[in-house]
Amino acid sequence: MVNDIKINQNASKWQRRKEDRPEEIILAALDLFVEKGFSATRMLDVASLAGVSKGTLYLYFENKEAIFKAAVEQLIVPKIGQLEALRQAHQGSSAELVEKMMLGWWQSVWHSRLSAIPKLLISEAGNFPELAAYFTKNVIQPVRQVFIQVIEQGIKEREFCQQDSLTTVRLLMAPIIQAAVWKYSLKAFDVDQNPDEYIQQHLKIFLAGIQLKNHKDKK
Amino acid sequence: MVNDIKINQNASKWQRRKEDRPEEIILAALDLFVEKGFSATRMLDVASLAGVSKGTLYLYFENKEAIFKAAVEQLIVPKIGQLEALRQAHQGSSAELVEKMMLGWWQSVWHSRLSAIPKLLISEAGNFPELAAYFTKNVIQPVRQVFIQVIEQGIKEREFCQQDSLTTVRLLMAPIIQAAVWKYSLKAFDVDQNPDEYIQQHLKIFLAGIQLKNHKDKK
DNA sequence: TTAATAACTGACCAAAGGGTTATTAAATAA
DNA sequence: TTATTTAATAACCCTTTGGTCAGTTATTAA
Repeated sequence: MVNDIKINQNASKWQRRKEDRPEEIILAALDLFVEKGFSATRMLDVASLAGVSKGTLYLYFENKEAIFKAAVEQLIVPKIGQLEALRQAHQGSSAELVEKMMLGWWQSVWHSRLSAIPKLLISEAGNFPELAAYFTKNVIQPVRQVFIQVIEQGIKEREFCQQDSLTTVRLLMAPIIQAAVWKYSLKAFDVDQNPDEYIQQHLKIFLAGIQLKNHKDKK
Repeated sequence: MVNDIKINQNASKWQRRKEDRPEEIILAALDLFVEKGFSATRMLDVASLAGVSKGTLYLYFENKEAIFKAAVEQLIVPKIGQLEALRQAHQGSSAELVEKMMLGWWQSVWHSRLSAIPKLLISEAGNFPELAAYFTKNVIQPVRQVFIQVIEQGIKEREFCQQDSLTTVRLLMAPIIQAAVWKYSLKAFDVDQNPDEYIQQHLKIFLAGIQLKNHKDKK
């Protein structure tokens, strides 16, 4: 409690960088959340990785949950607009649009930190219902909505066969979400898999499966 | 610390049921693991739900992890043989067999506790690599192997188009695993979905998508 | 009936970690 | 140069909880 001698020659400490701290904290936290899960991530570790002390975290965020929420808001939500833009700009068949959107999304997400979010959310939803509700409302449902419009457009133009569009979109997304979840959970214990080949084959099967021309000759 | 008077008229306490305790503890623990995840489940809660004191848990299991392992081993592994039996007994098209196997598996798993295992495993794989390795080797891969044989049979008989069978099986399973994961994570926050309709539509799209006759007229 | 055994309990301990706050030092104003 | 403000620190507090163990009671043996 009592320090007779104050030693403080460390120049990198006590740096005041109010502007950059939030971003740095968010990125550090996200890395740890991804690696260890939300509960298992210690605030002390977040602080170390962000290069600050624990107290500093609470200077910028109310608590642990707030950091996660900020991460989602800042890194994910902006991505959603891109999908909708792609949809509106598209000329051509709905199948082509589905393919373009899925591949674009895949590429921008798969190799980034974002691909860890599904596993994270799934693991922690039970303990942090507010977080899960927020994510569902602000990410999952908007993304789904964009794809629903594409599918319904395809149905209207008799390119895809008649079907429940929400279910169809869920089935379209399932393998991709599954792959992302796998990457951060059981992948290390499983046989290897080329993700590009996987998504390609999914699109091939799926699009062939929903196209009207492959169904009209059936009962 | 000092109790002058000992009151103990409670007949249901102090019951000695050495035989039944492990099973009861496992089931109680599994319910809680599913609901809260492994880390967030308190041993005290497990004890309460199992109707014993906390100390009793440590009488039958070395620690928390041992309970988890016992639960997975005891409830899942026995199920695998059924699929292979179904395959060997089958007469008819491969598509019919795929449908029969998927629906059978679905029905026996969806409404039972077993449907919670995927979410549990995914959430805890990072913290319990041994368990994840055990499960991958003894459950996932054997199940996949059965389906791979069905797909390859279909390809050989020119019912399904030529494709990588492992990838195909992964795509076949992804929506079902996804649904099970969803059920125990984000379902509460999401719009409702009839699971039977979901699996039906998946099989319809998927089977139409892999059948040779829907591809031979393409480039 | 009494003694020995073992199933069971619950108070206790120690470690961990989320969050707080008194203090320090950099930036800025006067 | 000096005073004021505020970013940043680190020691601290306090709750939670996995795990232990001395003691209690049902069961079985003698």
